Amino acid sequence: MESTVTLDKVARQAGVSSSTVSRIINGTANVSAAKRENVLRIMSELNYHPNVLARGLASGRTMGVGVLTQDISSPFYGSTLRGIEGVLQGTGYHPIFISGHWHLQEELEAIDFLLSRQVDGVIVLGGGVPDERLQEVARRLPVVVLGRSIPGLEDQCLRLDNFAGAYQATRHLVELGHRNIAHIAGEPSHRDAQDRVLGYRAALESVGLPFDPELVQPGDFHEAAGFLAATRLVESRTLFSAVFAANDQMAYGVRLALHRKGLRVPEDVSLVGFDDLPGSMYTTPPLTTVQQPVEDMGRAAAQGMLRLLRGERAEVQRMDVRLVMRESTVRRRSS
Amino acid sequence: MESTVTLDKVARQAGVSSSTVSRIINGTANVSAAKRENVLRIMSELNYHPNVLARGLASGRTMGVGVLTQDISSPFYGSTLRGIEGVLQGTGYHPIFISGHWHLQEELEAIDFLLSRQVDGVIVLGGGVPDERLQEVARRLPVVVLGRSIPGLEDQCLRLDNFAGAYQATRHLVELGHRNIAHIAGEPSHRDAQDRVLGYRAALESVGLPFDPELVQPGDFHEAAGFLAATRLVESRTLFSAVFAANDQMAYGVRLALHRKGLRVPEDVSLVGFDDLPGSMYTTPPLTTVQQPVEDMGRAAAQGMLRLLRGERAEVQRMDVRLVMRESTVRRRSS
DNA sequence: TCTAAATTTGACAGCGCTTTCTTGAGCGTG
DNA sequence: CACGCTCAAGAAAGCGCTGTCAAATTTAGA
Repeated sequence: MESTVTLDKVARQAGVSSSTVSRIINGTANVSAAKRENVLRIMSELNYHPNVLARGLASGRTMGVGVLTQDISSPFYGSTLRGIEGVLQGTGYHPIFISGHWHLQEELEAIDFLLSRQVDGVIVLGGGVPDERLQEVARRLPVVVLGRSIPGLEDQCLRLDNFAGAYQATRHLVELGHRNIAHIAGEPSHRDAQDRVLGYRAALESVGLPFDPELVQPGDFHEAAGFLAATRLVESRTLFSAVFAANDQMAYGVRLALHRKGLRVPEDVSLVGFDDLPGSMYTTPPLTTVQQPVEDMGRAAAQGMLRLLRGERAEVQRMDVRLVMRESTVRRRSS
Repeated sequence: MESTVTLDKVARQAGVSSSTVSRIINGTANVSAAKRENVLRIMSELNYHPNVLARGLASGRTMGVGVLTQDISSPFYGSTLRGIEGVLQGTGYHPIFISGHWHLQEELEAIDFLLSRQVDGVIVLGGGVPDERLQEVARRLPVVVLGRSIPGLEDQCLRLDNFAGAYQATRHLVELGHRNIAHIAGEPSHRDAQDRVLGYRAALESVGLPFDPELVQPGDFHEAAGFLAATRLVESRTLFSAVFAANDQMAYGVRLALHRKGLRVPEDVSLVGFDDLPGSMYTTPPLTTVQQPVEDMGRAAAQGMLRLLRGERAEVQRMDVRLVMRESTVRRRSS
């Protein structure tokens, strides 16, 4: 264990006071050029690195932005985190990631953890932390929320138009001539999932097609659920020529189940997902899906956070989704 | 901004000294039951949360474990991070993730960042930080390294048998009767990629098959590279009936390229990947691949770290890989 | 050349907590 | 009942840094 180099040590070496060194590091005030150069030299000679804890304790700012994600290893959140990381890079602020695993208790603890770590701001990615708690937190420090809309914090919430996305996806299938369109729903407790069902339903009704509960299968956003749902659908002999899955991961599962049952995509069944995961461009066939600008969302959130940290308004706007047509959907065979 | 609740405030409220409160929180010494109860009550009444910075500054321990990953959004590292998270959960230690993006400069800065944040230990996932730097860091605090072997720190390095994995994958293809087996290599600068080429080559030679440089295509571990490589292979009219891709992501790209060229997997071409990403079970067809126990590796690394933090030896052992046979490989048609 | 104003620099008090050292009870013993 | 001992509890000194305030120095003005 090498003895740590402190600011005082640097100051003593340079023959100046520690305040002066601090001022040089932070650019808080003018320091004569000669002294500055000398101190900088000594700092690098000694390989000095400021102690972030001490700095945070003394100044009240830690330059850390807490990011509460649900699952650090999910392909979906991954890109968003990357976007946040990218924007924060070089601003002096650093993200501190922590996951809640879609588990309320964990999420609440995660928030406490971030607060006790004295982060300067918090970005919350979805999840189930009660609105009240977030409002409380927002009273203490800058907060940006993704995928939810918190009363009183609308300006700091980045929502995605799930309804419109689902509507577009379903409309697309309708326009290709499909009449029996199944939907694999997402985790029922997620607002996103609910909105997607609504969009699906609205699209059907917009063209006078009936909403058939038989065609809507429950799911939970994971591959296995898509697989199971599609299997059930086929085995129950329900008639369908297209499937709209509430996310890409479930669409992958659907794809495999259909393959197992000897049904081809898109020749026999058209398939649409939601999310446009990085891998969806490389599935066979490449998946038609609703693109969420996930990385952009991360970027937008981080930019909003930076604005808040500067004392400005967050001004994050609603992000639009768009349908990416690839090769998993075709016009319904007129058979 | 609500005024923060400090330990002193709790102490004053409870009519005891701050030392006593500290002792109660940390269990550092005996405190009369009556006082303890009272203080605990007040703590929860006031909703007190210790300031981690102050604590770290005073005690020298921050209960943070730095995790240097390369890409927080990569499906591969994701599971490993999850494993680390899982083990640390409940131990009082918390992971602090930071990514180096396969970029030396960023990696070095990331290490400095972690050190300046006074983490109690560092887990390094691959990457290119020079051995010397890691040795230096290891002199100051506990270090565990994944996917590399650092001289002098062997006991704290978790290596994967890439060679054996590639060997098994290739052998499997050979045993299915394939003679012209292409290999899509990974990023040439990665040790892992090099070892996989070596394993591939060794397997060929073990059965007297020639190593044909034409059959080895360069890649970089991303889907697009696999796509391009396979396209080149087909268009150059090189003869091959099987492909071993250095990772699953590239295998996905290969799969799509073959599909585009009208070649079926596995009927026309057998395909093997490496990594067993979560999605590989759900590709069509499900991918035969070399399974890395990625989450286990994360767990093992974290456990080793905990041991080091307790002053014991890390004792992380080499992890084994195994071939998972699924449906992308079949016996070569005798045509 | 002398004084007032502007500017650089240093001393020092915290930030919220831990930890060592000390004090002061409470207790058993002869 | 005086003695020493144990152990709970408080006082106080930092941890490494920032930021305020005052002193020292320089600069400008007359």
